[in-house]
Parts: sequence; C-alpha cells; structure tokens
Amino acid sequence: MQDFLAGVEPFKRLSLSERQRLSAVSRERRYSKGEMVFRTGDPSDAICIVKSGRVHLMKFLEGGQASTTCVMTSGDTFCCLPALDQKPYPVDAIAATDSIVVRIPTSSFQTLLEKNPVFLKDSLCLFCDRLRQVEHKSCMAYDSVEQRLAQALLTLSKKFGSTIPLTKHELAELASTTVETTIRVLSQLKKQGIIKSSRGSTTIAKPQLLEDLASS
Amino acid sequence: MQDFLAGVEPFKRLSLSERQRLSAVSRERRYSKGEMVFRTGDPSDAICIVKSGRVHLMKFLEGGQASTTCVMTSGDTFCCLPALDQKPYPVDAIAATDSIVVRIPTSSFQTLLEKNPVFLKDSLCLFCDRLRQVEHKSCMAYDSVEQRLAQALLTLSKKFGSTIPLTKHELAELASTTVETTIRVLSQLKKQGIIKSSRGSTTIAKPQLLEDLASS
DNA sequence: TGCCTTTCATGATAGGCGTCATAGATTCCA
DNA sequence: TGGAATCTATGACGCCTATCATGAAAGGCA
Repeated sequence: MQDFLAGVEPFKRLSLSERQRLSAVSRERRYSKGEMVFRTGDPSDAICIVKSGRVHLMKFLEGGQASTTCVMTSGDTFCCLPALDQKPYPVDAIAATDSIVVRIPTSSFQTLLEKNPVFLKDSLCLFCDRLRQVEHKSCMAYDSVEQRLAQALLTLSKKFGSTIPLTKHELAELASTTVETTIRVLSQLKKQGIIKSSRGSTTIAKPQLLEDLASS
Repeated sequence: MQDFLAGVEPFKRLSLSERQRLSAVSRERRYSKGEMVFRTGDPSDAICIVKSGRVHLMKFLEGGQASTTCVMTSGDTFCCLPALDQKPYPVDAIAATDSIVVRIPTSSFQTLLEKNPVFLKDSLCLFCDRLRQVEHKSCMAYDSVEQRLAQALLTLSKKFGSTIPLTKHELAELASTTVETTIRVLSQLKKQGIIKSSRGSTTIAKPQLLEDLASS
C-alpha cells in the first residue's frame, strides 16, 4: 500500500518510513455502486483516498435535486477538511461505481501535519488547488446549461481523456440541471459534430469548439 | 499597525515581535471607489487585508456580466492563494467604497509560513473556512433568484448585521442576476414584510422567513 | 441652482429550461 | 428467458428570468 500512497497527493514527499507507518494504520474498504462513503455530519474519523472506481462528492437539495461538486477517481484525496479543523463537512460522498477507498485515520493525519512541515505545506497546496477549482465554478449561475455542460465535459476530460464514462444523468448532476435538458443540449452538440454520444459515455470530438462554447 | 494585525486572521497568534516585523514591511494604500485593487493575472507581490471600506472579489464574464464571489470588509484577508503556491489568482478585486488596504509582501508571508508552524496551521484553517464557504455556493445554479438573494442577504447579515449597506446592483452581482430581477424579487419580499428596502441599503426584518426561503 | 449620474422602479416581450408524459433501447437479474 | 430497471430520447406546456424600454427620485458636482 505504501507504493500506492507514493503516487498520491499530499503523501508523495513523505519518507518511506512515514508512508509505511501510515499504511500500517490505514484500511481499505470496498463500496458498491450507490453506497454512501461519507455522509454530511458524519464524525470524520478518517480521510479518504480513492484507490479504484469513482466517488462523487454531492449535495442534496430540499427539492430532491442532487448536485455533484466533484468527481474523485484513483489517487484523489477527499474528506481532509474536517480532519484539519474539526468542523463538519457539508457534503455527501457516494460511490458512483463499485469502488475501493483507502481510509487513513484522522489522528495519524493530524500527527503528520504537526510533525512534518513539508507535508503541511503540500497539504496546503492541495487545498489551494481545490479552492481555485471551486471558485472557478462560483459564477456558474450566470451560465447557460450549454456552457455549464461544456465546462463539465472539459474538466472531466482532464481526468478521463476525450471519452468520458458518465451517464447523461451524472452529467446533469454535474451541471446542476435535469437529465432531459442535458440530453437535449448534448443532442445539439452531437448534431454539430462537437461530441459523440453513446450509452454511458460521451466523447469530445472537437475540444476547441467546446471550449469556445464554454467561455462564450 | 501591529495592533490592527492582532485582530486579523491568520495573524492573531503571532508574537508581538513577529507582528512588529511584519508591520515594518507592510504598506497601507488607499483606493477610491471603483478602483482595482487586484487584477486577474497580476503578479502577486503582496497579500491584502482590508483595513477600512469594502472590497469585492469579482469575476467578469465574456458577456459583460459581473459576478461578485466575496465581499471583504475590515479585517478580511485576501489574495493569499497566489502567495502560497505561486499560481495565478483568477479574480479581480475592486474597491466597492473608498477603502484602505494593508499590503504585506509575499516574501515576508512565505518566510513566516516556513518558520512558524502555528502560523501555517492558522492559515490552513482560514483556507478551510473559505473552501467551505465557496463549496456551499456550488449548487447555486439550481436555486431560483429568490433563493440566491435570500442566501446572499443572510450571509451579508453576518458581516453587517440586519441592515446591509449594498445597492440593489451590488446584490444582483452577488446573486448572479440582473438589477431588474433583483428589484422585482426584493419588492415582493418587501410587500411580505420580510425585508425593508431603501436607497443603498436593505434591512432584514424577519430573518426566520428569509432562511425558510433560502433553503426551500 | 441646474445638469448629470446613479439608483430604484415597472411594463412588455421572448427565450431558456424545468416539469410531466410517453416510449424505444439496453442492461441487469431472478 | 422474461420482466424490471436504467438509460436515452422527444414532445407539449408553462413559469422564471433576461432583455429592452421608459421614467421617477435622489444625490453629486460644476
């Protein structure tokens, strides 16, 4: 397992012995598709790293709508926030596919933060990235669904490459819209040759045109 | 000036001598209403603290719309992000009123981060708060203008109390909508007795009802 | 004081998008 | 293998909200 951690932020720059100690106290856990990995208000006894599969960070609104804020795949760390400041983390994490998640006890994480300034700095940088990402989406309410979907697809393509293995429903949750509208908009993009679409996946055919749409 | 820093996160827990050294290298600068304090892509030679006045963190979209992501008032620190990871900060900061801003050189900030683990930890906590705030807004696109305005007013009331000294135009930018719609929605809330409204300010009369609206 | 800008306000109109209904195509699973 | 569930797709309808236009009231400035 320390091999796995060697490729994961913010653990990359830990010493071998530190990683080994961390591995010794960590636990792997399997989640089936649809299972909750973390629930709003849970006591945060561990920080989580996706080892395989796909986990979505989501918000559920009172109206019943679901909004996905972040798609986590192999090597992505989440639920660090409450481990740092002991405050609740207001999101739900759900396994979007069968997944394996590595759980590192909060206490071990905190010990490392206190003892290892380099680790603290790397954690800080990881947060800066996350903050930048989220702030980037903060003016989303102004954008049309087409723009929001274009942005979502482009963001996802950094993770998955040009073919994005998400259903239309999952894309809808990322763009904070409905399945029907998502399908309609993507159909238009398909007609224009900008994307290809099939059951359970969408392929970006013309990234440049999609970027134009995203920022227009 | 070290007295001022003593009340500002993340500087509160610095020693007196550390604050004095920081004060010695800091500079105060006045900005007139409408002036740019920080521009997207600026080299980040300093982190900023509002000493008096009001500074808005904004995004300008290609369509010409402006969206305010954050309202900073006395004691609020901003532009820390690029000082931490040397990456660009994709927002514009504009003085919404005549303002005084304290500028601390990035290099001094970085030195402190490296030498003082407590300061690093406090900075980290400050970021956690910011991240939580921004993530909270991430499903905004689902909400109606009424909900977004209600949320904006409630957030602002934590800073300003029940009377919020912003124009309808500024509220519109916070809710990512137009002035006209803002005025129409607020007129309705006024008729229902939930708020009072006058030139340049809005007063929350019934916070509970507003919260119900915000989360419905 | 008078002009000009800003703020607030209201109406008409059109388009975007949510909602509801229907249905074919795939996949899953008992 | 057959039925249920999921995914994709399309149409009709109506509301929300952006846009454009107009105008009154308040404040700033010469």
